Amino acid sequence: MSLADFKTWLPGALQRNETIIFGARCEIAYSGRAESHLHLGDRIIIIKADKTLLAHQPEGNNPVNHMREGAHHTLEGEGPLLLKSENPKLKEYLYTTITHIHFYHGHTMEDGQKVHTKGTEEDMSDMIFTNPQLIEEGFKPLSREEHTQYGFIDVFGHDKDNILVIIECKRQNADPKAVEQLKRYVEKMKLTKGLKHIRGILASPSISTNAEHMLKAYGYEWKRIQPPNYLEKYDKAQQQLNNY
Amino acid sequence: MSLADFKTWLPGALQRNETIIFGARCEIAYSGRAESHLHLGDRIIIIKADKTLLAHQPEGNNPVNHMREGAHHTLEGEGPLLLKSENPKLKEYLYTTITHIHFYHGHTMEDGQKVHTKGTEEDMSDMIFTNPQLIEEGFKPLSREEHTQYGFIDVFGHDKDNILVIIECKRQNADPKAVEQLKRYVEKMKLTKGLKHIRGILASPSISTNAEHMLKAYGYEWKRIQPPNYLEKYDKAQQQLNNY
DNA sequence: GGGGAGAGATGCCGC
DNA sequence: GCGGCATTTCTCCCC
Repeated sequence: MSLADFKTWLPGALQRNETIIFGARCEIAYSGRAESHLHLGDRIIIIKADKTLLAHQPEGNNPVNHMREGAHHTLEGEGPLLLKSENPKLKEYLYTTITHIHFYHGHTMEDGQKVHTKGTEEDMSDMIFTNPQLIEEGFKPLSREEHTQYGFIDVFGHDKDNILVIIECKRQNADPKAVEQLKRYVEKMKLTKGLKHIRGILASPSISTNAEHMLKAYGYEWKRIQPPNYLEKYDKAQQQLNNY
Repeated sequence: MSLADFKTWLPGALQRNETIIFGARCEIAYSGRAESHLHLGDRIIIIKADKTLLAHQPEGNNPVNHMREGAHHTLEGEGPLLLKSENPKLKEYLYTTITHIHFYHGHTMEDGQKVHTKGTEEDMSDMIFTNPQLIEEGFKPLSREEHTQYGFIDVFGHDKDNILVIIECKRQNADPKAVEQLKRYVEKMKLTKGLKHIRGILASPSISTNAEHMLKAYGYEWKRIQPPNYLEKYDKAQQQLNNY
């Protein structure tokens, strides 16, 4: 597979909005939010139907460079090829100097599916809203995941003594930032409603040491809640982890 | 390209630690830190030399699923193929049910290069440390990017009147979270050192409206600092953006 | 080497 | 376009 073949082929594939993949020995320079440079090596480059570009090294999770949807790709030169990927709107520019093409492939792909994820923070607040006794007996939720004038609050409602309760959910270990977040909501709602007593509850499967200290210092509470729909095996591991 | 061909080919390519790429119509289920399911559609799947797996849809920046380095991949079945990708150590499991193979390719790739990036938050604190007059005349930095007992503080030092100064850097627009972060450091250091006056300074190219209000309410200051090494054109855009 | 904790970066969603 | 929040995160430090 020669550089010349590739140069002849690419423009058509781009125009047909194919999903394009090629392996190349190349050098990559990027300018935009930051600047980066990567010396010569073998990489995989993907250009998707929406003109997203991804450059991957042969190891590691993350792309070493990427351009977002809507970039414009052009090929110049003969000796080494220069692939210019430009997104003037985002002020991003990626220049790939290609010395060898290992393989290339284009295919029209169809995929209208969206991934459905379970066990998210949203699922947690849904679960609490539907099963308020998970928090405590007598808890009556009023609102869930709403942009109130006090901010975006996961769940809030009244306890059995009609005291206002604000709940912040975290699907993993709760850290000091979560406590700050809870505090911000409680303080703001106290101020706005002119109330002295509002209970703040942090709901999560576990909590970090510092977060627990802060929580106590502020006079808030913690309630252990497992995010719903976890795998059987994952649940068990979590339960063992948290049985202290 | 038949499923049978692919089934015969894949194990060898995996064993040779090739970088493997194929296009497939498939269904994907993931369990691990969360759970997800994706119905039948066309995707690109990459398995790297280190056994990282990436599954990409024909549009969008991000992989719809991924497995980290060291996963174990096996292929089962005939009709639809089942690709099992398992990482028991991380308790992650990905099952890909493949009904069609559009193309496949494997290649041994060499790339020892590392990307070099400029314009990060660390570069900013370096710059301030080296050029303290960027903050103000007479500022004397003491420490840079240290995990102090008060947390991870970007820069701290004394002003010309020998008042302690804590600086938090953000390479982009500073938001309310940045203010909370600064506040946490200042409050904690006040408490520990028994000091009444510590100045808190937020250094960033710009600041959000809410963050600025919070900053004033807390009695802290903002200093406009451009992260170093940005592109000429990017700098200009930022300056125009911030000239109000 | 594994686990925990804090901070950062990016994407998404709603206004 | 901006603000606000979540995350299959990252990294470092500690045991």
